[in-house]
Amino acid sequence: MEETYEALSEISKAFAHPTRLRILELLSVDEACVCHLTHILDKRQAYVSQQLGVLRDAGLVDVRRDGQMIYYRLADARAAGVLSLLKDLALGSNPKLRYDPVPRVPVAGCPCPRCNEADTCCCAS
Amino acid sequence: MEETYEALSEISKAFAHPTRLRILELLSVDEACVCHLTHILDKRQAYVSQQLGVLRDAGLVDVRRDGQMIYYRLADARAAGVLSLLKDLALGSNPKLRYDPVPRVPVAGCPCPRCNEADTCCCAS
DNA sequence: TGTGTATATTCTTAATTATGAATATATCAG
DNA sequence: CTGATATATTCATAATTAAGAATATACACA
Repeated sequence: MEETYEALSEISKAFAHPTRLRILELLSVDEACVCHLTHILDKRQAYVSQQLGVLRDAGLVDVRRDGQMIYYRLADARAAGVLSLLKDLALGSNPKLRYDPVPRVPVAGCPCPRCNEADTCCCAS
Repeated sequence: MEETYEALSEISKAFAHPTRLRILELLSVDEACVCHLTHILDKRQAYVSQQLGVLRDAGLVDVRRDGQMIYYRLADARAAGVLSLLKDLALGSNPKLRYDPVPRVPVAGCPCPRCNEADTCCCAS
């Protein structure tokens, strides 16, 4: 009866980090490769991989490889729900905060196909 | 744009602890005094107070005094929603987990009125 | 096979969090 | 005021987490 709350806290801990929250928010819009996340977050690649590892270990994200790129996506759409409710809670305590929607845009300098091929780019249609 | 996610992670961190999750779950049923929580959780009083302090600092719970007793309750019902979604996520990764509903029952040995006065006790009506 | 690119891991140290012990504060009863 | 009870805080230390640096792995392409 106590260990089940250990499991719950393991998942909660994965949320409890600013960079990981941003990653989850980006992934709730669309799957993304590490290079894409790295460019958007403006962090070192190794650091982003570490945070992705934490999310992976917690079971919050799934991974798929496509050639050289590795794409991450939410393992469960309810993770986006948690994120959304957390934002509501935060806004409740401090209405000055802003959580604007994050569009899926091509990132200059990102080598992934989605940022470079017009037909697969999100801004193509 | 980064500091807002700091605020979000502060709230998330408050969730990221087994005892605090149990407290939040108990409070999502009904407000409770520290002695009630202490008895149910079977922890030392100082420890429960510490965890309540973390929840208080995060703005997740509100406090009211009534005589010697201090009653805690959720500051925002959406905290219960976060908890509920977290449980769904946990069950998604491990269906063997059990999160049974927690009834509000009088606790033997708990000195609070709700555990001792028939008219205010939850099992009276 | 060798080179370049994308991603992951390991190691180390700093920072934070967890938690027990002791103690302080606040209220009530007398 | 005094003692008893409910709750909070402070302090010290153990445990965990954060994050940079260096390096390893895996695939693509020539």
